[in-house]
Amino acid sequence: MMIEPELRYQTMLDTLQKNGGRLTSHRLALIHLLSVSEDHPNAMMLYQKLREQFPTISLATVYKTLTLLKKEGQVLEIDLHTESHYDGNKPYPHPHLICTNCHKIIDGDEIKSLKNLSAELEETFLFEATQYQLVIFGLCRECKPE
Amino acid sequence: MMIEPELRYQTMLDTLQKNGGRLTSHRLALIHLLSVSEDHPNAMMLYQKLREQFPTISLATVYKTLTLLKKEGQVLEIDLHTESHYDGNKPYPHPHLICTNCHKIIDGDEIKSLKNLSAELEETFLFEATQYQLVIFGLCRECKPE
DNA sequence: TTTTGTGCAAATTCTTTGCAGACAC
DNA sequence: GTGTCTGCAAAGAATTTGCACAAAA
Repeated sequence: MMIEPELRYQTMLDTLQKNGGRLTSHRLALIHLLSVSEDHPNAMMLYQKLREQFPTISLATVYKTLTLLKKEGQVLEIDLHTESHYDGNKPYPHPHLICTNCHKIIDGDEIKSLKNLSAELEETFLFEATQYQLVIFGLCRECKPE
Repeated sequence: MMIEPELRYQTMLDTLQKNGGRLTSHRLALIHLLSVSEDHPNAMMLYQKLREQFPTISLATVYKTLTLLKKEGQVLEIDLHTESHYDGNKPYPHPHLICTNCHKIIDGDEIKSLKNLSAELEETFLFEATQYQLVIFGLCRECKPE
């Protein structure tokens, strides 16, 4: 479930502008694409999609813009084994469920089991958690037998 | 806390041999190093350490052996942003706490908050979890102010 | 006009691969 | 002896960087 793509689009744009960034057509398109993407695309997927509308856009520009948006806290980078995927809808840390069969990436916020995690880390390990990355592999409801 | 390095050493060796792998001096040394390493080394760290004793060892051999041990379930690969670290002591999935100040990697098994995770995923998302990767960033007890 | 963004190609970094010679069994 | 392992160098893949040109403000 994606929360208000238009609001995300505006917020990303506003943040970029507020920080003195320029609103080029390529950036507008990438930000828009991020705001409506539910499938956690990687840089190549974004690049290929954008190229349909902007045949001259370069992969480097996609990366540079993603780096900028990450720094502004407007995009979450999901580190997978050899590549990164990006979430522009929920730019805050949250779990992801990855189906090992169909390779879908499902948002797993709302997980109650994690609610107490940072308090427990503080208590048990005296560890002050600021960020986390949780990727869970398995079979999604469509790929699960029966 | 590391659990019985000698046992791990023997188990890794036995598994390798059982699967028809050859016990070369380089492999013995790497497996031994993994069994006594508490600091979750990466391939380069292992390579540099091994080179003190075996100046001719190559990084490729380190990678090839790690790949083999991973396939045999004797080493856990920890995916970090641009590189992998390895755990030969606890080759099963478990959380890691990474200090953003001193870059220490702390084992975080024993976390109670996760005990119910896979049952909850099954219930809430109909997702059948088989594996996970959890990395938590923050400040360790030594680096935390006061 | 001035500063920032862009495309291109080259560079980086981690990891894998191909192959001829070396070694375990 | 035979099949596997090794080192080397080259290849791969994702990402970053340098630079001259282009475009936003």
